[in-house]
Amino acid sequence: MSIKIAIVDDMASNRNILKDKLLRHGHFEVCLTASDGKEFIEKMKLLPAEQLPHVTLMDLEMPNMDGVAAIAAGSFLFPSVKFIVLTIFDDEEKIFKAIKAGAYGYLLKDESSENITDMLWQMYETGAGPISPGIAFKMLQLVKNNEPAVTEKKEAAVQQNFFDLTKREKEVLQLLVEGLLYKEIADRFDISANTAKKHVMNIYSKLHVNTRTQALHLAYEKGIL
Amino acid sequence: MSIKIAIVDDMASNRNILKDKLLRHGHFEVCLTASDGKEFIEKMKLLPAEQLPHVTLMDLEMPNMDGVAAIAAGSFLFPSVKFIVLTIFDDEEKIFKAIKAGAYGYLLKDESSENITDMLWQMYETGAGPISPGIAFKMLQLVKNNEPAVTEKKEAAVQQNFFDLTKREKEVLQLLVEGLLYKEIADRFDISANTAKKHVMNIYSKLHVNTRTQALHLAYEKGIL
DNA sequence: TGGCCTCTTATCCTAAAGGAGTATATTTTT
DNA sequence: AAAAATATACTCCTTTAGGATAAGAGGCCA
Repeated sequence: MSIKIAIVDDMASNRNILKDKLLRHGHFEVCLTASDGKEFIEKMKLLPAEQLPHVTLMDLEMPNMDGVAAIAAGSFLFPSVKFIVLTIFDDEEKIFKAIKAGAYGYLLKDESSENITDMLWQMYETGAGPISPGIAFKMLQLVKNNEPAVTEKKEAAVQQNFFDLTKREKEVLQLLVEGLLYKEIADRFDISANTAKKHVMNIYSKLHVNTRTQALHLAYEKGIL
Repeated sequence: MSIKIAIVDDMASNRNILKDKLLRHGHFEVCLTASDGKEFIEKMKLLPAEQLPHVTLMDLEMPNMDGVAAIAAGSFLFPSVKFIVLTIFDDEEKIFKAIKAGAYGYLLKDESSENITDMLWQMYETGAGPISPGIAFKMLQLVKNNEPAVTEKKEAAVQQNFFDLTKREKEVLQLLVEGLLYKEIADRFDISANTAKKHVMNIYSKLHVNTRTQALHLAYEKGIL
């Protein structure tokens, strides 16, 4: 049995090249092509259930209805269809939106055609959506950085007063937070340990604390750092 | 110039096979091996900066100190080192924890050795962390499902494990963060200051730090608190 | 020029933290 | 019941941190 594929791309040449490659592989069958999201949805609605594609390769930037919208609508209307993004864009914004819309995989167009057909075939064998390596790494970073509400606090305070710390004091505070001793701070700035200590004492008095840990706690809580 | 690699795995045979493969490639040099996280951190601390590995391949399930904790501590103590998970586990829980701990890539052991060395080499060329296809797809699902409900629950779980702190140690760490003295911590729990201090020393040894500020910094950075 | 701020250095002293042990009771696990 | 982990408490010792205070060098500004 062959895998039915739909191709959605506004460039006719892209559609044709891709179609050729898929057909040459032998296990794929291209059952639908469209030049934008709107056309894709309309054509899909006319297909009887048994002729629906198993997989849809979706470009992102297209006229009328872009890929993200088409995936959102398509994955709702045709839950059995797996949507794979196939695009030149690799910015986190688009990746995130596409995944949220319901994308099952995300491939970059600079993959070789062989890679693309291979990865699609592997999806059939393993069930895991195909993802280009560079995209995978950006997804890792998305997972890592999805700390909600932290960012706002930081940006808010960063632009503000910093408790009237001088430039030097801010630099010293930064190192203080990293756990350095007076001596080590002094070495970093090429000043004496006494001076480093004096700066720290001045910081304490401005923050109204009297130990490193309190200063650190305050700095983190108020988002100074 | 060759890429310096560290290998951390509790099975000697795994270490040796991997080492062989890496050396055969020609561009890699294995500068450190360890059988668990604790041994790894201790050996790393003895290395001069210019002999630190560029990349560390880290198994996850190990005695003494597991891979996630080792990555958390290691990425804190040695920010220049990229930590790549190399394991047989592919459950979302472990993937998520490892990424949060600071993993730069995530490879499965059922990749062929050629694939592993190839992907490491590609990391050197592109800068993107290597990720096995199956893992990439699970990361996609993590991104897709990161509605607060799922994410926060998992982050909560992360907070509890990480460094194998006991209940008491976590309580003490909490007060440590708030800037309390040994004496004050002792009063809160109605124990002696000596005991409070003992707990703190045990915490340091588990986090592999040796001052309050370092402990605090690590705690904040790795989301223990 | 004189006042103000920042950065710098210093000393003396006390309080607290950190390192390395030892030891014992209490849980928890096996 | 035995073994292991945890919580408790202590000592001796060294290093660091924190408080108070003084003061010179340089920039900036009215």
